[in-house]
Amino acid sequence: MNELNPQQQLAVAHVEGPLLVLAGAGSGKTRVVTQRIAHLIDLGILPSDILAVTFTNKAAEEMRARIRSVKNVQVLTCTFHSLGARILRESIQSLGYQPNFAIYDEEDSEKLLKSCLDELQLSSQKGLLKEVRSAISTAKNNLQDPQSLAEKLIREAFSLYQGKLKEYNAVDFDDLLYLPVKLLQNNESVKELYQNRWLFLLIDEYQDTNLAQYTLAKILADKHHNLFAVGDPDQSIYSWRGARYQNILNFERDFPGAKVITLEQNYRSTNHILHAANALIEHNPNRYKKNLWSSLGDGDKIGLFIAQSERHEAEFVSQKILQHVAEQKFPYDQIAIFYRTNAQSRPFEDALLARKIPYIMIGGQSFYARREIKDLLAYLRLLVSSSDVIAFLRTINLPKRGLGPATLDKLIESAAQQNTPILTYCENPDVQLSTRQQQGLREYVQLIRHLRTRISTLKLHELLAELITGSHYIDFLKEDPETFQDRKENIDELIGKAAEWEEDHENPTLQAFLEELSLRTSTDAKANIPSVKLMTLHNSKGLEFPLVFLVGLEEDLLPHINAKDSEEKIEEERRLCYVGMTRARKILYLTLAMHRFIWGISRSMTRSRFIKELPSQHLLSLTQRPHNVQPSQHTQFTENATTAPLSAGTQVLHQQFGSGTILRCFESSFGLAYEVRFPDSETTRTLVAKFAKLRPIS
DNA sequence: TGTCTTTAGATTTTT
DNA sequence: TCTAAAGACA
Repeated sequence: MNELNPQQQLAVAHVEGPLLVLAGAGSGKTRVVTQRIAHLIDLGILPSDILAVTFTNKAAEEMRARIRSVKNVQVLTCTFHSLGARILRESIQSLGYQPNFAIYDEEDSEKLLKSCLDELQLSSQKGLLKEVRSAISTAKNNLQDPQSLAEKLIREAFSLYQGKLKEYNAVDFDDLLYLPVKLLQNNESVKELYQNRWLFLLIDEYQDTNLAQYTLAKILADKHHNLFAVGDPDQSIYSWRGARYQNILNFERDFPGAKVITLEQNYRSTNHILHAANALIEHNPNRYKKNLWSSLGDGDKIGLFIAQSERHEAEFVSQKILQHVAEQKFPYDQIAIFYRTNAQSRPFEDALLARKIPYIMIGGQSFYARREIKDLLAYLRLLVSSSDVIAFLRTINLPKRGLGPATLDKLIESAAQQNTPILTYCENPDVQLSTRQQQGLREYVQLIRHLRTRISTLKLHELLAELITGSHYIDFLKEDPETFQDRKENIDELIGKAAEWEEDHENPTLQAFLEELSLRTSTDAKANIPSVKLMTLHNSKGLEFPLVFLVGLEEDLLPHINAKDSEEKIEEERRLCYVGMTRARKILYLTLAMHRFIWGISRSMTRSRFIKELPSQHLLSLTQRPHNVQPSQHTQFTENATTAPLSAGTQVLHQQFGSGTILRCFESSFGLAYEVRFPDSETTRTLVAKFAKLRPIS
């Protein structure tokens, strides 16, 4: 207690009633939360009476570990989505689903929705799928039923989609919030059950709750009113997922008698960093004012570097990393690189790899999103549930069993008509099938039936191995020799992970394994060696690093081009930048590139407006004078540019690529550009006229 | 039904 | 630039 400031002490000592902690960046939120739970336990409250809800799995794991290290007790800490899954596993039957329901990820639910649009004969309209998908997601996050929607097309697609989910005994991500709320709203006894199960509720990142999450929290806390919410409106960055930072501003209205505590002392960053970040966020007009201060001294100014290209930017960052490691003995794992979009990671990976700097990407393409992994998991899903049509479709032709789209349509339709789970139906189908098809289907069903008998006797990884042998999946992978080795390694890794998971869990059921995987992003932060962390700004929330590189500070990237149509979205981009800056403890670099390849074409970029919003006294320019700059491709070639226009069909000679034919001329952001086919190397390249020095062959 | 070729869309962010 | 779906054709 003595090590806490007065506001923190107040928050830690709070026991009953609603409390909102407005916790500015770096204000010691995590400590307050863990100390407060420790305090509750000291008062004799049972750990099982406490529920802590966080925004990410990672945050949940961290909180669980912290509580265990302080008090050596198990407190339930989970994300909203896993809380939803937990409630549904126990109580979904009153909504007419079976408890062994599957959880569909984005890919699965998109496939299902597509089949719905096909059925409504709407799939020809391009772009519609995405539009309907996002409309359904928004509706669920706002707790709207299909019938309540205004637009007929969306209403029908939503109805059909939701009906099929139920028929297939599956829920999508949004259902993990939407269905529990419906359940609690419509069923008094279920509501009581959960209201009495958790007497003390803690919600982290409250500014990022959407209506469904907010409602879930409100209902759960409605009996005992012991809701401890923590958040910071300046760090609300998920409005595109339906988050309403207004929830945090309305807390006192929504929870009568609520207390509010503001934490303004920052224990993380030195003052150049903190003041610059404060100045940035001040540019958001509609903001609940607060003033973060720090007693950690001025520290270093923020380094600003303007690179010629994204490669140059990555070179700079990796060089600086080596320099700091050598001079100040920063371990690699105290260093992070943040970017706006996942696509920006590539050049950094290349540069780090080239200098043998160990790194880990957080987020991005998940291990579990790989095709071969999802294939095997789909097989496993069928062991748990016979109704999972999407998993059936995914696996039925792995390897090929001669069942094409037409036949599968018939099977699925027949099964639906007879109200029979697809797998059960396939044991005895009454659809015309060729001998080959009959045999293929029989083998498939028998494989699954056989594996089911082994679930209770085999270990998880043994079951997986038997599945792989039994289905001849390896033979299927061999059909593509180019990717075979990679995919084989991934499968071995999956088997390893399954074995490991089994060791770590007391009751390692197949269903629990699948559920955890479908709710987990890729953040397997088990790094054996200290590594530099690469992640999106969204993923950086809640973390801190002594040395931070915030890269790609360019207009159209940060703020992102898609945010430019409204001031509110720009404000959210600004908060995103603020979140990134406030992760830095000691040293912060901001970088940008003058030119960047986007969709294969080089574009000129301009510096982000957010840089201009930072007071110059906190910045130190690190950009080399032009004469020191290694000539980039662009400057080098501009010197002796030849720009005489050439027309399509002209034979041309290129210094490096040899002779070729111009296929097409068009305007790029550098002016006239050509698409040229080079027969020697069998490649087609896009070349900018003024850089590429093409000579016509006469 | 299976295979090869063409084309469109993706790159905003995540559970 | 890359991938997956659609389309063409055997």
